Amino acid sequence: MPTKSSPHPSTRARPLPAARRERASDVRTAGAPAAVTFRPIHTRRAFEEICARIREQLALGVLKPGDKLPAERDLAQQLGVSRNVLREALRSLEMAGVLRLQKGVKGGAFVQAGDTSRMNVVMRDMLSLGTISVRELSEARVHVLELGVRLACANARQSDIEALEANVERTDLATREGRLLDRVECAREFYKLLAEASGNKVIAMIMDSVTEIHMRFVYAKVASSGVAMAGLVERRRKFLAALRERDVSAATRLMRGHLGAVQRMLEQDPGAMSLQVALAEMQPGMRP
Amino acid sequence: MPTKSSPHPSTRARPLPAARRERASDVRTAGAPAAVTFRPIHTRRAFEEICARIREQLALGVLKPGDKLPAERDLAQQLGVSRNVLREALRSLEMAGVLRLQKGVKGGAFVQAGDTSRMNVVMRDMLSLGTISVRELSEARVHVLELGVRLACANARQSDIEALEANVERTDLATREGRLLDRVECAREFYKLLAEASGNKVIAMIMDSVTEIHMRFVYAKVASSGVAMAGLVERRRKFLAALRERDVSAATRLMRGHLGAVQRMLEQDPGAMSLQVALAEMQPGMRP
DNA sequence: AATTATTAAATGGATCACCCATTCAATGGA
DNA sequence: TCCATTGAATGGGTGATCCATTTAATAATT
Repeated sequence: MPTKSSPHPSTRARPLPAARRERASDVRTAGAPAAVTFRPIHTRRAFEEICARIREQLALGVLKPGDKLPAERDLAQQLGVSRNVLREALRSLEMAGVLRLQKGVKGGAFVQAGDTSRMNVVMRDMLSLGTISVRELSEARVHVLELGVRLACANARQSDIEALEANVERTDLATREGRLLDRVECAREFYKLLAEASGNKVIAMIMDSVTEIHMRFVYAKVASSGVAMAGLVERRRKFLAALRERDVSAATRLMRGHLGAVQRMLEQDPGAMSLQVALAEMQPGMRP
Repeated sequence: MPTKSSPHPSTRARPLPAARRERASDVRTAGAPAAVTFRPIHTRRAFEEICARIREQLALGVLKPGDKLPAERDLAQQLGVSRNVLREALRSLEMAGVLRLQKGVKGGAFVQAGDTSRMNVVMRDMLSLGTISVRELSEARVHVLELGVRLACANARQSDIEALEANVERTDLATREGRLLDRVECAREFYKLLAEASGNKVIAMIMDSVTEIHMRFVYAKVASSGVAMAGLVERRRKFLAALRERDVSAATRLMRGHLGAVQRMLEQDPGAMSLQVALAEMQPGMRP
């Protein structure tokens, strides 16, 4: 007998793994060697199961943004798992932007309103891991923004256009005062507002995800070289005029021209910046 | 004195939290009340710090797909954190598709090649949380696929087209043999192949993410009603002919028409299916 | 009575010390 | 040569314990 009070009887309650293989108990006949198809699945672990269950409750609408999950100690007991493994699941969901964990009495795990910036994280990871290339991302950006411009011409509300105009004014001010980095921040906001003007949050999310990293590069380029696009504000004004007139072809043409010019600026003297460094600095929520 | 051997001296080594507030130690002057700007940051927790550091190593190229991280016990010691909290971080990164954890000797945490399907998960979460609507997703899908078709016409290689033709043959066979659900699977594969034919992995990833959930609906619809699109194979053949001829306008027109027809099929008798159920069943890797 | 400290409880954050199951290389015998 | 056994490394998981933060209830003070 061990010295401790044998805290791990193998027969302890563990309801979770019992429900693992709902999908695996399929048509497989008695003696047949499972034909050609092998299930590529790895044994499902407790924390995956927990994540899946919570996501299921979200999908079913049982859990909605603002709702609070039971306290860790209670929920762990309900699920028949240790608090540690429950936390692994909760943390994963927090990283995924689904939950927010808050300390203190009246704290707990709260369901969050969907954070559209999670897609940016995915895009960043794909770039870090070399699954996609900068070239592909830039090319995709041109196409996605062109689509965004078309939709904005069709759907932009008056308030969207006014927000864009206000942004261009800020850009103008930053330009005249020589605040180059603020100007980059304005540009970032410009694309964000343009995405909203598309009138479709899915498209907006996609536009943001292909723009965020790009703006990082621009920021790094401007910060290191001190140079910046000439005539930016004028081009923005022209573009906004086309948008206001719902002139798709003019707006598209102007946007395409601008993106090309930015691209050329980025590509000259490429040694001055590094994908690696720009990506590595992008970890937290970037600058506010 | 507590009964145990006081295992938690407050002075224990904990190097991580010491480096927390790199950003907070900013220009704040002595007596001034921090002006207007409040840092919106919540105190960074150990597991976030660990995730950020590993992602940083990925971004810098120090860690590449296939690389193995130190064993949990070693890495925890290196970072000065407990094994549990390290695991919270590793699990989060595994959920994000960045790592794969493997048991056994010679096991460990391996950096994965980027998993483009992570974007699908984000899209699903956004839908579950009500951040985006089915209507927005459907609309976005039409636009994104139109873009995909344009790119496929421009970039599809011979092998892409052949893969699509083989897919249509399988679809034809499934249709003639009355295997409706297999036919849906073929359709899923069709869009996957079309995405690849676009020649841009970013665009392909986006196309997949807006298509996956949609195909779930189609699957549920077909499974519950037993009806399916008439003339699907013929339309696919026409589309492929246009793609082969690089006829953008014809291909676009055919795709748009098809998407509209599918949409009408889905919308008739809407009571037969439920967003909630379709989403909830989508948890694992879907059917192989 | 109003205000301000104080206290106590609930909760997430983190640690430690285990134990189990799996995997695979090394070992050794048939 | 081949196959079974063994054992160490590793991730998977548990439970007990303590810390830090937050909030509400309570007590003390003005």
